[in-house]
Amino acid sequence: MALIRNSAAYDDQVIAAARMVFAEQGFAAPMSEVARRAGVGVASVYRRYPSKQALMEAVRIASFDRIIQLADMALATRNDPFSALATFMRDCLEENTPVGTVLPPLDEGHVYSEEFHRLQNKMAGLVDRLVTEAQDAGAIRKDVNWADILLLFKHLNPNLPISEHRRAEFRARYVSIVIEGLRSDSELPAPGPGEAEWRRMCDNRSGR
Amino acid sequence: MALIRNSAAYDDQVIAAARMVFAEQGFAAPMSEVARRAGVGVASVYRRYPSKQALMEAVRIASFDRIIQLADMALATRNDPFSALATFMRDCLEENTPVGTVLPPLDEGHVYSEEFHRLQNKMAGLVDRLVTEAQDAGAIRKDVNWADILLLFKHLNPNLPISEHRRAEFRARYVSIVIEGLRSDSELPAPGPGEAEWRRMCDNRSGR
DNA sequence: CCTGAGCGGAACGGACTATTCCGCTCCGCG
DNA sequence: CGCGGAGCGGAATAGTCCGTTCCGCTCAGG
Repeated sequence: MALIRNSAAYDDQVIAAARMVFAEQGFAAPMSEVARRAGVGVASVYRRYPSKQALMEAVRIASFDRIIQLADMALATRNDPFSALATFMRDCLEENTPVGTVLPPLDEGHVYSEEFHRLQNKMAGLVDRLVTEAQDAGAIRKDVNWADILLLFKHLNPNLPISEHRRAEFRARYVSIVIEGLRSDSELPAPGPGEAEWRRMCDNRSGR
Repeated sequence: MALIRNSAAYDDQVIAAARMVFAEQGFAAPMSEVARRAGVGVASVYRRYPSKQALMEAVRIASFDRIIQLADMALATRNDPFSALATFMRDCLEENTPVGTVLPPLDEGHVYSEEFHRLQNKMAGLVDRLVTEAQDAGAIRKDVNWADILLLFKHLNPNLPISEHRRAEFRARYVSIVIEGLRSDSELPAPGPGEAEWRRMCDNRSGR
């Protein structure tokens, strides 16, 4: 309810709301929902971002930013390269916000900003470092790369309608990874879903 | 183009098309697209399935059927329980059709048929057997269950907008599994995505 | 050559949403 | 203490999209 009136704080509020909404419902979510979540009127969103496309790009940029932050943090823990990577992955997936890679591309005609590409590259570079260092330490298999990691997010993270070329092909890789992961005897962080849990998700009245 | 005229073959054709279309685009895909893919008119789809809901339930049932088939096949290979499970998982994820569990629930009010529940239970039972046997053989970690496997499909498989309660919580489990999978040194089945590949997927003009 | 069952696709009606417009609120200044 | 206008929320607009229905055509069977 606090009126913010012409403040830059509006930006953060709107972007944060947009990240949440888009993460949950995909880019198809209506602007009005973003506005509602941000606690502002639709017009205020438009006042700052001239179109939905613009807002979506801003959200993607914010996501890149966040991933870069997380990668930096993970890299900063100068001990075990494997746990650095693991931490990074866990952190990313824990955010209930779409990390950049997870988002579907914008409309065909859209031209991304400089900023967008700069951050995208920076992000890729950092993830590459995390992966490479873990590989050099002999901690993880050599046949995955940074793009794999980012794509894995896409698969593990939310639920956006993404339908890209050759997805099936890559999926084969990830299934293998998952299957190998099933062999480990390390303990899992949360109790698994029960029958009832699953039924609720599959059958009816899922979480909305 | 072959005219089928009043034949039951229509059913298979329509269901197959619907499975493909819904797998690729989610339940939001228009009926006209299903019809087009099936090579028939919209009216013909409606002639057989009185509403979109009905078609969607039929598709789900067909998916359960298929999963059951695959589980049966995997179970039939009477050797290694681990590779039975692995085979099953690979098989399921290879289908470019939504396996039943992957599909989002139908509209709140929908009442599922007997058939639906019967097959759903049968499927769960089989997957449980696959998992349990692999666990008894000491091949995979004890702290996963059949629901985990089915949920994993949901995450690894296509792209439908699903937004269920507590998904984040379970995701933590799957991230751990994936991370453990990364440690293995077994070879991956396909070459990973390259920079260009990833950029295409993330930036623009993805696969449609 | 009829005839009607069965079919494809155009057309209808409704729902939904990006974007714009407008009257109201409240801050800051005189 | 009163006025002016910047800034805001939400109603209204204009267009798109899709489920479902309707209709005229086709062709197998007699």
